[in-house]
Amino acid sequence: MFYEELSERKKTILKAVVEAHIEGGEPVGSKYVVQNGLLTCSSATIRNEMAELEQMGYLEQPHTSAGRVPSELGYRFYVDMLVNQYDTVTKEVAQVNHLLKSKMGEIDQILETASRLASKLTNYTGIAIKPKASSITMSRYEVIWFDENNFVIVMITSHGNVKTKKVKTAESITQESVERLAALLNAHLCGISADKINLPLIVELEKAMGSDGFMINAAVKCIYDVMSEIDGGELRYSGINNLLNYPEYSDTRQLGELLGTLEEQSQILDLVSDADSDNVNVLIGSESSVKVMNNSSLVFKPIKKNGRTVGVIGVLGPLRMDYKNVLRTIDEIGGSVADMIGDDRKLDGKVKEGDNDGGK
Amino acid sequence: MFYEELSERKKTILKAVVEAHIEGGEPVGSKYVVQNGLLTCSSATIRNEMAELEQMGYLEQPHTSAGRVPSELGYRFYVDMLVNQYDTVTKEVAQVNHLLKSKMGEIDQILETASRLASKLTNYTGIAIKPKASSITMSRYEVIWFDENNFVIVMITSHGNVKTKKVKTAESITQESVERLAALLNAHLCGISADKINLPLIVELEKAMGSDGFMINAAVKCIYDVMSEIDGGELRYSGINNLLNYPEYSDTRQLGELLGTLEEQSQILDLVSDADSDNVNVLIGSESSVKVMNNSSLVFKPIKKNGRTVGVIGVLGPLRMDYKNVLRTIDEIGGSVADMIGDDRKLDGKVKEGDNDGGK
DNA sequence: AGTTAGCACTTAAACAAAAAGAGTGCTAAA
DNA sequence: TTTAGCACTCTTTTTGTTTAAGTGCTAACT
Repeated sequence: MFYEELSERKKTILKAVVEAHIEGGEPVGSKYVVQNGLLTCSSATIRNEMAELEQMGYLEQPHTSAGRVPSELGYRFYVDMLVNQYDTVTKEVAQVNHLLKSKMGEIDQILETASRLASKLTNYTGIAIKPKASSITMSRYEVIWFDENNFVIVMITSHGNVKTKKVKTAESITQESVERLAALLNAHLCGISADKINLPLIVELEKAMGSDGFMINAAVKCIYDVMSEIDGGELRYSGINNLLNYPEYSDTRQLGELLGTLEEQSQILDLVSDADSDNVNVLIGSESSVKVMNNSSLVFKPIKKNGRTVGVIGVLGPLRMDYKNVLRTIDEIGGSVADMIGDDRKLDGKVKEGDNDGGK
Repeated sequence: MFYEELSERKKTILKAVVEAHIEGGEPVGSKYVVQNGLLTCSSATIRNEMAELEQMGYLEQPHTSAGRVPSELGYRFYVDMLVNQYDTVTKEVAQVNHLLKSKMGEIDQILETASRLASKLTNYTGIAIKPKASSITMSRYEVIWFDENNFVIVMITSHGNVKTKKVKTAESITQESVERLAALLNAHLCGISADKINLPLIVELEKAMGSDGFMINAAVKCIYDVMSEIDGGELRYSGINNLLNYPEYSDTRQLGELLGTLEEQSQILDLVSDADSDNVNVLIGSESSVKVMNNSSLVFKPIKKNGRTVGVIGVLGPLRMDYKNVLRTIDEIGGSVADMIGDDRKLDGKVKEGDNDGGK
């Protein structure tokens, strides 16, 4: 999208209005803009320009005789302008890295910490998302004898993650039966997706296990569970209380709906699943298909690991969020997180940030 | 605590006031009480009694010429009266069990589902807590060769939970070295708590591993991490948006503080760690040490498994929450959850609800 | 002595009218 | 093309008034 249509002065005015509104939250009038410096003309001129900007759809007027407020298009112009030039002032980066490093752990944990951090640095609501994995398979199984009535299945996924599950059996089991089970699972259940696990297959496996066939049912069910569970996708958020500081959320109805949507998860999950470039994405208000977001914007960045999107971190806030700051912050945090989980090649003899993916 | 001081009529009035206030949310006047049936005297009499109840501290007046509102003591009386007699009308139990069973999985997941359920059934905010485990040890280790630069440690805790962690090494490893590592860990690191793992011990282990000593450092660090991580304690909540329906939270400041406390976690965690009977606990307003709770009540029940508290589920809501309903609901859900995770003896050949404890 | 009816009093909430303020659109002059 | 000025519009704030609810108290009643 190009904005050639806008004269240089209009751009300046629009930018001034957006920033003033972000700052103060209230409609901004012609007088304020001219006082702000930058422009060397009178308020009347500004008024004329603003009237035109309104007609073009960049500004809105809550009512006659109120100042102007940026429309969604206005915000869009603003952030598009920003992304080309936003300055990577790396002053809080130290803090970012410190906080993240001190909390290294499973990927879930990193994402959650990142979300917290995003919230803290921006004063909006931070979100962290583990996207739905389209289709996952197991690349290897290990089975551990736990006690006479329990065994543990260790599954290594095609993405190299490790999942475990304890399985309880009705009849007692032996070390030997456990080994046979492992061999069987490795022989028949590697590399196939959840929907390929059907009854005939199970029956066949049961037969192969002979008198220990009872182990199969439980084991397969549990493998199936894990496969679908990983598929799930998950959304964490933190710092909702931050939103309460912004008057646009003082209407409890709107806030309630937003919170509801957040808890539903699915909608937001779909939202970020759609748009994934490698960069920071900005969804402004009704640009997203989620109704409830009409009053809010979402800034997020996918986290890639070996080219695969393993997570999304971002920030949710009012339409008039401080995009300049937020864009920078999310980009930085995203970078740090990617650094932490992405470098599969950098070996240092230290514990690697767990790929354990631990259940939920 | 005994309430002999209260005449039968005072009790009736108090109960009527509490229930009317819970129902409507507004101060209740003498007239309303008498209209409500139950009492066969005039409003003037009620007024006298209410004045006395106020002096005794059971009721409060927002201002002269408003009706009365229960004080915290008033609520306390009410719930204490309730617990002796609340009727276990088991009508939604079916739903409870159904929902819980359909979502069986790790204990974390069960707790989260339970929290959601609690929220849905009560229309308040549901909470689920995994308490801090005081001191944990490992009872057995298994080590799995992953690839040349990675191995997986499977740890079985003293509580019978399973944790795994993938460890990356600088130098390449063999199947044989992995087996030696397992033997070593089992020989030296079973049954000892995190603080017993010190440098001399590590050095000794390194020596024992010979040329594969580099594996020790990473492995031990990771074991240590898991031990302390489990210790963490965790709080999940759901249905905060429910709170917005209650006028007491329309003051965004109060709501914000409450949300902040919820996200802090530590305070609530301490709170429920303190009081643990086997039954439903009720913390009314400032009875709890958390300042922010002045306006809210917390109803919760510990979940025990083999005598050990493995979780807490509960509900957070306004002072005037519908205790009758909530008490019953939490008791039921608590019971169902306990059934699901508690019966280590009931064998049925099905997958047991995972004890995996999956990391965060 | 306990209960009731009646009434004066208090206070918050609801309503209405008026005043203030902010900002625009438009016209006419520079 | 810009600017100054002014009338107009609409919201917000203020102020005053009314209404309604509910109490406390006194005096009569059982």
